[in-house]
Amino acid sequence: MRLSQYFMPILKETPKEAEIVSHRLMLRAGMVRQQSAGIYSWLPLGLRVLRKIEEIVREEQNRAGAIEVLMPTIQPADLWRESGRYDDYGKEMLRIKDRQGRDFLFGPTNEEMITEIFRASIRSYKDLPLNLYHIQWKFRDEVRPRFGVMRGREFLMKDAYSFDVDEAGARASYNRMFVSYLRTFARLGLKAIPMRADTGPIGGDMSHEFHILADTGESEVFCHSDYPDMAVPDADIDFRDDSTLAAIVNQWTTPYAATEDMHDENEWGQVPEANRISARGIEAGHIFYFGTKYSQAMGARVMTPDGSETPVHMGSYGIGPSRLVAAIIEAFHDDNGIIWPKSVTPFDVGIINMKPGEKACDEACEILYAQLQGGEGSSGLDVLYDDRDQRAGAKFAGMDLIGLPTQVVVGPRSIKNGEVEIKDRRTGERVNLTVEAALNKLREDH
RNA sequence: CGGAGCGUGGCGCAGCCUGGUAGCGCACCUGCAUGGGGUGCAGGGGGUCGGAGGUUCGAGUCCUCUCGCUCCGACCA
Repeated sequence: MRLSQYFMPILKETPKEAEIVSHRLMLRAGMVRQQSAGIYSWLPLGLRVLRKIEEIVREEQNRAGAIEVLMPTIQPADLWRESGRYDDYGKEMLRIKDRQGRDFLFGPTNEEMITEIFRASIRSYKDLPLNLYHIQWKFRDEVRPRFGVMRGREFLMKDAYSFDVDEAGARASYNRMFVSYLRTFARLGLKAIPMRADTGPIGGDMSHEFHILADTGESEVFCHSDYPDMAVPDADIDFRDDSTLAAIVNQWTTPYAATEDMHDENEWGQVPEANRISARGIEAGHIFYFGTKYSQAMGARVMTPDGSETPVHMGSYGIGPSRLVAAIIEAFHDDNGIIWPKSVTPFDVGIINMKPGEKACDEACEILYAQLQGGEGSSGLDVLYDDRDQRAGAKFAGMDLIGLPTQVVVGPRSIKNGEVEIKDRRTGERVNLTVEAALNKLREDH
């Protein structure tokens, strides 16, 4: 993408409503624009990051055996009357009437609808386990939206729903999602810690919130210092191997980790003082088992091997990609701006042409730009080429602000020797290389 | 929903107390110069001062109502 032809409205000054760093940087980098309290438009740069996160989430859900569907944002109220939640959900649910005066709502979550889909088609334990997910916009009319997309009213959520014939099966499904989440967050460059969470009326030990430690987190969390360095399963993990998954989950749930709600001073006291981490956390994911709560109320039953009929056991598993954009920025930034992990960067490489119009600079840039992107059908890099006729300082500042991990600087001074400069956004290190050597290095690095 | 605060050009703000021609910085446009970390000079365009009503000869400024937004608390991916 040539910056001169792109839409990336970066701001020099910080809009005053933005309080936390991720919100400030997202506005300044032109990633989003607020349209109303807690409601945002995603501008090109922000959308690219959102899509990358979404794709990683999708790949890891698929790897774990979940199957993608897409349910609507608008749901009929009658479904929610069946489960009893139409009245229970309260003002957080945005209620809408259509032209016939029928009641609808903008979905805050999809348990009812997925249960309806399930009961319409599945009759036998032989079709289980089943895990269906979608990535769709949700609306919760929060009392107090804040912190930009971190707590918006409209937000993108991946929500998966598992169906099993009994609790043992549900536990296996739960473990698959647990491990899938470990992998997902690791791929996003984040260290997420699974914390015991409230299971509500079901009880038991099957609910975890995945928290990212950050000063701006909204929750107070307590965990063992072993967590941040624990090894995450590789991509070749076998998601059909229930016992291996159970062992991993066991390993990841043994050290102490709890949010404020579930915090137990007695157990906490048994953690050696040097190993206690008491910090703020951003809730990036939440998984739980809720048994037959909806299947019972909505008549989602299957036949068991012994010929009896039983309500299906369900769990749900949420990750918020839009919130994760902000969470990643909270975790990766410096005074100059964002520093994207390579897996989610909106562009892999930024090329800065120090002096557009000067032949040697233009030529070197065009070669780099074309070669790095590769030809049609090639899996080349995403490249942002700053070809604008603008003072160099502004270009550097802008490129740092938007946080591309690798920048290539092409200027008259070094191109005289046939060289360009490659800069690492994270370390600030710069090396001079010939155009050819630079191409090779960049291809290798990505 | 309780408490606090803010709405003046795209962004950041001053002006309001004490009513009298709507201002500054950034951004934007034109020209010249400049070119290795938010460039200099000169010229220029853009604002129903959130909205409605009122007081007044006259309202950005005073009064009433209203809408929007932000922050702090209780709730949530």
